[in-house]
Amino acid sequence: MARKTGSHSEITGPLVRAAAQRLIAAHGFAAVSMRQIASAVGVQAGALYLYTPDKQTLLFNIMRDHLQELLTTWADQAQHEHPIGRLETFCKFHINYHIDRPDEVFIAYMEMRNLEPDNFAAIETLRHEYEDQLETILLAGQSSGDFKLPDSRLATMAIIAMLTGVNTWYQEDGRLSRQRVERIYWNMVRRAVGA
Amino acid sequence: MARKTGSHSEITGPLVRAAAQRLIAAHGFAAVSMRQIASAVGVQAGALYLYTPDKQTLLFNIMRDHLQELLTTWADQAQHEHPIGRLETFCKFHINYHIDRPDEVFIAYMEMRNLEPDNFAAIETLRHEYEDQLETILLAGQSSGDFKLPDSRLATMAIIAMLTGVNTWYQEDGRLSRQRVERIYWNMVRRAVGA
DNA sequence: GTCTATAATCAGATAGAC
DNA sequence: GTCTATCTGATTATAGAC
Repeated sequence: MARKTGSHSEITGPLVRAAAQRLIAAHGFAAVSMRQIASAVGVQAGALYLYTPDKQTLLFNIMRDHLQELLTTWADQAQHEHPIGRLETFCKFHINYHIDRPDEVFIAYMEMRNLEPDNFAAIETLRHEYEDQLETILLAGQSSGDFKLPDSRLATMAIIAMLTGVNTWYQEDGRLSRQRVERIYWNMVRRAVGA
Repeated sequence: MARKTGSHSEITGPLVRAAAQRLIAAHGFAAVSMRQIASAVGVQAGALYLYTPDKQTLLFNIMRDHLQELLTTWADQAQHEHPIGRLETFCKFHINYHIDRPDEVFIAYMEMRNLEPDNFAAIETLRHEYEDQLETILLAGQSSGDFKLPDSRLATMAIIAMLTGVNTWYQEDGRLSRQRVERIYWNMVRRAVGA
């Protein structure tokens, strides 16, 4: 193999991230070696260290960036005034956002245990912030009388688990269209919260 | 350390399984070494190979036994005649069974990707059998007019995801009692299926 | 049944050539 | 910016002593 020359940092950097995301989602962080990532990018293992100080930071950045983008994207969409409308928007947003980013979502859920303590705490805080977005909606609906829920925190966890589960079975060209999936999930959530 | 003598196969075998379960649930299959498992049991790494032909089989047996016991335990409880009663029994069974076996459940969901192809297929079949147990209930309730669901397969996946999610937050001495958790989840499921 | 020792391989990360 | 070469240490699994 001929040696590569010239500057590619603006190309290779994103490629490293993309390859790491794909491989870690498929095989797990601990099961993927730096050599595998390098091979997928088309460079040698040593070259990866130009783009990340170490393997742990690579994982942490993938998870942090995913959750931060999730939060900012939701912040842009959370405009509805009424609890029912806001809950519907949240359901459809959550489903679409997760369907579109299966690898990031999978990693953010599955690789918590491979984070070092400080990184773990930071990611847990971001995830908690997102859960609070839904709980705030449920509490507002409770106050307004739109929802009937004995425990808003349990309902928050139940709804997020239900919606995120879409990634375990949904396929883009499958039996159900994206719009149909959105609508069915929303109907189940709507009924579950007593709206 | 003095060398151990005498026969302990009936003691050590289950200890190996138990240690492997605990460690794999905590750190992930790929991240746990045979030496760590051996150390947790109190033997040397080489001795583990008296109880498993290799690391892969150890994982497979943990997952297979968990799912087989899940299926047989449910088969013993599935007595209710009416769809609503059967669904209630299923919800409470699923929640309790999962709360009681967090490690096995976690491994069965998270370590699919570390199974070799044949083992993966076998575990997937068992998981599918369990999902079919719930779908059968939903289809019966649909036919009898007790449930109103646009898609029974989606509802099956949604309900299982929602109920299994209890393991991500439930704590035995937490704010909510087990009976209360069972009842709240059942109420959300009952409303979600339109009963 | 368990140990020690070892084979063969692979890991993450770094140094220095180009 | 990337490569090659290398360091250091860990990995699964086996062989043979006891």
